[in-house]
Amino acid sequence: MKGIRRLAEHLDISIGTVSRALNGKPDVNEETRRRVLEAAEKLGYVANQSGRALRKGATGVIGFMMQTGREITGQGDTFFMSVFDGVQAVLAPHKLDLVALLCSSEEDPDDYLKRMVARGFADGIILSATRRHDPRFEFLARHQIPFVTLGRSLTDVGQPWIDLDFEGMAEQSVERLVGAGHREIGFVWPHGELNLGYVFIGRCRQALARFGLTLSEHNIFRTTPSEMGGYRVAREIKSIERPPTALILVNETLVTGLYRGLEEVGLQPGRDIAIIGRQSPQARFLSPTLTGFDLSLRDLGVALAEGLLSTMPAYAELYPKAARQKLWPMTLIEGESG
Amino acid sequence: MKGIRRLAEHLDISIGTVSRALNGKPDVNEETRRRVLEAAEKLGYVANQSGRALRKGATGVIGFMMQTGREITGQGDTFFMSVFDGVQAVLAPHKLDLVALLCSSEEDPDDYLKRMVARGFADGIILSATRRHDPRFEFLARHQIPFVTLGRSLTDVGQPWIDLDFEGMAEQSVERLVGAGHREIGFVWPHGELNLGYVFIGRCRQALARFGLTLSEHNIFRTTPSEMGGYRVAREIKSIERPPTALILVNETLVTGLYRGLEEVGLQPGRDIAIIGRQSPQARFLSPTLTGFDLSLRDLGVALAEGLLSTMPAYAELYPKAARQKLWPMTLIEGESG
DNA sequence: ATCAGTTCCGTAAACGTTTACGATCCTAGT
DNA sequence: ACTAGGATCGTAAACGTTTACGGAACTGAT
Repeated sequence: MKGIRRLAEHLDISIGTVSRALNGKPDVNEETRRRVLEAAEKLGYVANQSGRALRKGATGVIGFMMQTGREITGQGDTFFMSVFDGVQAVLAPHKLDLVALLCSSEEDPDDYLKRMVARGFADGIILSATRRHDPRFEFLARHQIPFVTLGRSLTDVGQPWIDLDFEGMAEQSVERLVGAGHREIGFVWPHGELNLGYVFIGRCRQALARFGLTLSEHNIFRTTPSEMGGYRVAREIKSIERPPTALILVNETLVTGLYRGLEEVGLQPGRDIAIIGRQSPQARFLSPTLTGFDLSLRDLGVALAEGLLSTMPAYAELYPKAARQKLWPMTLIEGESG
Repeated sequence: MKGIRRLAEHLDISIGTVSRALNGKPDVNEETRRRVLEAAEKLGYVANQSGRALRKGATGVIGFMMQTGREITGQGDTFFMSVFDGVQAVLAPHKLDLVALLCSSEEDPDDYLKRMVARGFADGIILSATRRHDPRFEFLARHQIPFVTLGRSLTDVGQPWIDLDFEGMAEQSVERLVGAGHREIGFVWPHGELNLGYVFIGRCRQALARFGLTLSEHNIFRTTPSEMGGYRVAREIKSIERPPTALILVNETLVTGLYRGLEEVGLQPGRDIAIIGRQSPQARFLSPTLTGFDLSLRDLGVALAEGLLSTMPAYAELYPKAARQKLWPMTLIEGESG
């Protein structure tokens, strides 16, 4: 005898009452409820996931989809860990659990998501690493799966999203560097298909134009979003004839490799070349200190979770629909590098 | 009409046959099977997770438990991302999916695991961040949940485990440093309760003893497993009267902060103080280059998955039981720091 | 023509839970 | 004493699958 049946037998009441007691339904004697709760605690009973989900049509699980391997999203060491913490802070009171849906680097992310959705694995999905054209958006919308994205896409379907304010970062960076006299500014573009690269470069172009400058192709450095990617950029800079005098990094992981590469070719950040990047736990201890944009990852996680819940019928009234699509502000922390 | 019923109706055959066709059972006409598979593909049918799990008593999910927030394990995202990739390579052929069970920093990890197990969330569990005394081991063993651990514990219950060879690292580091003339060696201990700290320090003590040296308490630097933790160690070293001439870091995340801290107090790794640590994507670009231990994370993931499958009745015969408890070798990569 | 054997398929039970429904008991108002 | 209504609980159906079982149709051998 297992599960709720065991508990019911032990208490000599029906399984229906046990279930009602555990789920906080009104029509159960408070004394009985107390006994049930107590017995459940003592016997370590927890409702079986499958049975409950099958009957209720909801799993109580929120999935955060991410891709394993490396050099895909290019997020730093602890980026997601901090975001998760914020997400969970919001989900916990609703008894929702967060799990990371790990898409293998050998499986197509679109297929993977379809599989997970069709299986009915999660009640809601958080998507990251959004691509410029991302079929996952339409798929989830079509199947009416509540979801929120960390990042935008051209295939926006009106779902809530939060994206780092790369536009603001672009404007502010360009303004700062041009103001400091730089005319040849390099932009590191570490993502082939991710949407953020397009957004960032696009706005940089606009910002430069306002100063009568154009962003020439040879100042765009395409590489991989990893330490090695940054390293390669440094080597490349040394090899070209008219190297930029400043560099903007939209990605946070590149900077350690870049610093090392620059050192090897005899360029010192802040003195020989200006660097503006993104703050991170690692970047904090670079020398010379990095000038870069910082943000609160945990709060971002909180906002993501709230956005998701606002699209879930069961929780929607608790979370106002306002500001469901939001650029997440980043603040420039001045260092010695630019 | 949903699910398998829809598919059956569409094909005008019974749901039983559909299920058998999809699950590769022998007693179904090959032509029928072809039609079923085709229709399933066309209609995008995937078996519902809950229904299937409820009936089969198995979910097809492997859970990798980890704790969110930071400064707990001190492992970065990329550490696990690489391990995951190896795990998935083994699981995929068996149609097992890997998900990360994310334990919030606000929930007790032991309670969390109990909850997930009682829910029947996963068929097998991979544990990391094992503590010196880790109740999760006994709990899983008692409930006969197949599991494998990345890391050991005093509460070993005979389950397969893989742990980094901290003993080898200790021996080799001490030998190298003592051979280079160091007598006052500092050991950074960034984990309060994690087992690896005890293992490492214990073996260091032994290794020192063989040279007639003792590990005095003031040469053990306790801190948090984060960049900031490393930074604090550097400051502390400057402030004490007889600072060590060499430092061994068992953890990989500390080193960037330590480097920066040392620079601020005027100590150069490799010249003023010897450093031996762990290699990582970030460490690779430190300057002076780090002398540290490297390992293949992906292969480690492969071994973990194989260890897990060897304890699962359904797969056990495919994976030999031999070498189920294994110290994972690390190789010293010489740099300039020590 | 009969029968054994094989191939294929439909039926229905089972997995563990939630919940609509109805039954029982009690209280209080008449 | 009778009844209305509330409080509390038991019963059974339902969720979507898988699978044991049995039956039908067919094959080939006698």
